[in-house]
Amino acid sequence: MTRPDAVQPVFRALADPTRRAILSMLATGDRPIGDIAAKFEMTRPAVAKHLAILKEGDLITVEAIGRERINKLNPAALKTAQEWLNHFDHFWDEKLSKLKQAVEEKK
Amino acid sequence: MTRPDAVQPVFRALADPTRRAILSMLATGDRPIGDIAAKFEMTRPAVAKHLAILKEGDLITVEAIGRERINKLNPAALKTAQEWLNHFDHFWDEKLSKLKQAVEEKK
DNA sequence: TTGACATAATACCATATGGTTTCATATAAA
DNA sequence: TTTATATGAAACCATATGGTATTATGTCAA
Repeated sequence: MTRPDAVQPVFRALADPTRRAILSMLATGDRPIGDIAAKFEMTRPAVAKHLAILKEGDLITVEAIGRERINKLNPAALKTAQEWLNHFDHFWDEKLSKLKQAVEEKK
Repeated sequence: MTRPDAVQPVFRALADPTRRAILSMLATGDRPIGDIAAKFEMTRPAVAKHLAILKEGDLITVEAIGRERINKLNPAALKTAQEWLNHFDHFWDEKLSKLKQAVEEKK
């Protein structure tokens, strides 16, 4: 089960296009911040801030190896967002079946 | 197919807890802004701004009936976010199968 | 047609956000 | 033990964001 207060940092992290791009990048392989920053038109500290926000949402984890810090995607945290969105599918299905029911009764 | 540039206004809209609560509220039924504002500890203009951002993400639609403007959930727009998240499931599945394959070959 | 009601629009404010530059620290290599 | 490399940390800045109060507009009802 996903705690409701865990949703906020996840959606907050997903709201920025740079952060979503970082997640996509990490989906293809673990990378240190230097590699990531090289792909974007912004300075390393800017990328570091984005990584910090991704960490707060538990969307990535960091492993220190020597002087490098490898950033890894944590796909489990994405489930938090997926589950929240799935609730609407249920609501929607219910609405449709009620609508269907109403139509049936009119017949 | 979801245009890539359609993702941003959706995730932006989902990033705020008030807006997510409004979506949940609208999932249970269409409502005018007055009804919505009454449920939150903030002024109507504040709620109006949130509704405007939800509209920008196409997450809600508005239908004017007399002097009321009924806000309705548009669940189709949520698919935009769901699909983006689903990409990671695919990446993840691939990674697992490659890992499995590597293990098999070592045996 | 006047009054009440539901909402939109505008102007304004404090803080959060996304970015920068500069400086500090820890590890690897010469 | 220097020197170079990979990163973190701090101070700062412009703009976006989430909120307010106030004013304007359109529609229903007496």
